[in-house]
Amino acid sequence: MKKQHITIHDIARELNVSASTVSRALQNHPRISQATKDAVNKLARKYKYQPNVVATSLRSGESKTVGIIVPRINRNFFANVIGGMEEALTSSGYNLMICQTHEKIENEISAIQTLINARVDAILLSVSMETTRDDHLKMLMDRGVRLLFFDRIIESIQTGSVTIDDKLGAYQNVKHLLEQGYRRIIHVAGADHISIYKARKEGYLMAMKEAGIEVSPQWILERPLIQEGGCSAFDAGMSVKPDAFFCAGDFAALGVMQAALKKGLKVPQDLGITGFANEPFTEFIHPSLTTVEQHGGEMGKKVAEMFLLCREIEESSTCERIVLKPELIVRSSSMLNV
Amino acid sequence: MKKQHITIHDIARELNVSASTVSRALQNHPRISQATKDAVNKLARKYKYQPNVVATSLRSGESKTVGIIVPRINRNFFANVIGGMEEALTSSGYNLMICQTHEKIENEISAIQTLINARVDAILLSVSMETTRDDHLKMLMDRGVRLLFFDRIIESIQTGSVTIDDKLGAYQNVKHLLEQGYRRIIHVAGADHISIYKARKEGYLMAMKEAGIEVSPQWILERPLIQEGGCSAFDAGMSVKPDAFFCAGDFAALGVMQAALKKGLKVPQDLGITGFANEPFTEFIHPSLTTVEQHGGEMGKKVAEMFLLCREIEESSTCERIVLKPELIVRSSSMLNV
DNA sequence: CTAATTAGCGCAATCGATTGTGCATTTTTT
DNA sequence: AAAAAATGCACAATCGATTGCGCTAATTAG
Repeated sequence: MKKQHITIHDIARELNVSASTVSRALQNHPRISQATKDAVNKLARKYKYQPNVVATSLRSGESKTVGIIVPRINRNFFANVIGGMEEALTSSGYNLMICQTHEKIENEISAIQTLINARVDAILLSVSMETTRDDHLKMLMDRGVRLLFFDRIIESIQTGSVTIDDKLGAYQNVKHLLEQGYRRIIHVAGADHISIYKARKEGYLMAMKEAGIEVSPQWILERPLIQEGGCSAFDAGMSVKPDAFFCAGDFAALGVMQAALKKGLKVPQDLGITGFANEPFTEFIHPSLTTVEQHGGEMGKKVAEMFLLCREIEESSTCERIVLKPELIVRSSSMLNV
Repeated sequence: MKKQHITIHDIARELNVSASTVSRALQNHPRISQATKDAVNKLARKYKYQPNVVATSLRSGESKTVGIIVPRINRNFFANVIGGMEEALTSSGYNLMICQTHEKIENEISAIQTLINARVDAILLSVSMETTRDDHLKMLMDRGVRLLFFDRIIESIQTGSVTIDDKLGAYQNVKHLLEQGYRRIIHVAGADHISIYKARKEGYLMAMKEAGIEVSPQWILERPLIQEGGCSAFDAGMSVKPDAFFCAGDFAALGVMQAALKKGLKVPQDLGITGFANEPFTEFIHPSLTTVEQHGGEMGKKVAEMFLLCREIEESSTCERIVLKPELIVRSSSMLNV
């Protein structure tokens, strides 16, 4: 009992014209008489004609779909990014096809394959933690699929990207700690091969150097940026008698905080703690967590707009590398002076 | 300099056979000689041939794509649902096309239109807050597009769905409060025309009735389920001297808690508070919030599997209504007796 | 040794929209 | 009035994969 989708052929048959005439009439082609146009449009409205985008895609080679690959969509930041992309893309008639890698390069590769098969017009990618190789990305570029990075980039691939200035964010964060009087600041870092974590470490080092504080290697603890990682970093770090922790991720900061409170330490009096990402919970925990807002929505919008622009120019070399400014959000966990 | 996608015609040309032979060889058709099959497969591997799914979709009428419409993807619950769907669908060769409504029926309608145009094989929908009409959904069914609901359903549409037993969740939640000794329990409710909020209210009423407590209409406060709604409900509710708040959403519970703490009330001693949804922050706030876990991932997986099943049977009437059991998560905000 | 199978493959249509080309009319120009 | 231009539309190819039908050659049966 399915009502079939109606096609230009259905309209053509009913009006005793050819399908090409219908097609041109709908496009307001000058070589079609007004009378025919009117008749076609009337019928199209009557039957609620909607062009079959699959057919259009096949012919044009453009799918009007953009593939998006993120580590996981249930991370607040990425969900915001996707929201921003959607805003920019749907208003230009594009659909989004979203894939998650769960931080596994294997999933990243298969997602890319899937999106290539779906003939997406571009892939917007934030690489997984495991992504150290780049051959699958090179293959993508060779195939002529437009690739743009956001948040996490692979340096060896020459293409447009939108990131935030992680180094600046970390620098501001640590500088704030220093201004509050903290000196012995431990950095709970993420995996060093991920560009963003590397940049955050550099920002930390820059702020410390500027303050004339020597950073012993023991002050930098690379951990998975989750609660357990934070706990572990706290346990390992307390031996050097730190007075603050700057964590490259909010969940790790949460872990540090929970471990510290359990030990009876007062935050921020005995220990200052800051994070990175402005996860929603950071505002609600006690004490609330100082962190860095990354403006995910704006980032998503910017990459999407970059694609819409690059699309015209066809010169992928024109795609630039946009770097957004992060925003330090100061809260209780690091506020000594009121 | 784009390397073009290679097609069966490219392979056919190189082997001096027809495209149909290549197609059949790849499908292991019995009427093709083993020698030809081997040659075709070898070349296909060599060139990493991948069938153009757009062309396949056009011919088969199936897009191998499932449309998903959620209020917003940056809500933890929905992100989990989508995660579950992805798991089930990608392993069966389906892609997901995700749209957000931002709780606006206008966006819901345009999302449906978009997905119809993309010729998705099914639409998995959680309706927006504003969705009280159902004509756009009826239109969808008339068009023969498979529609399945998850979490939020529209009763008037006869189709499969996966929801959780919101009434039971609310009942367990309130019963727990009663067991802790709370009596004058206020319910911060969501919009009554949304099935889930209605069910939660019913669960509340059931538990209260069972305990022999009469619920005055003033005890039920319909509010937007966000922090401000919670604040407002607290202000309005305190006049009836409640000893607990059961909120239909975690953010509203957070609002109540913040307002209560600001007034100097002790939670849970002076006021018990419970929420619904098990948002990530509920575990980390102080005191941690008693709430109800909805198992979003499982829900997503179940709807997806329901689609995969319905797909075979073609009888949409066989699609059932699955109701999952919620899980009460008891935390500090309601724990009087330790 | 002829007739009936069957193996192996090509042709052409199909899915729906688009577009270059061409062919009639009609209109305009000289 | 004859030539040129413009109008209005149809035909057929195209995008890539699939499939019913049919054709040829090889094989088997009778």
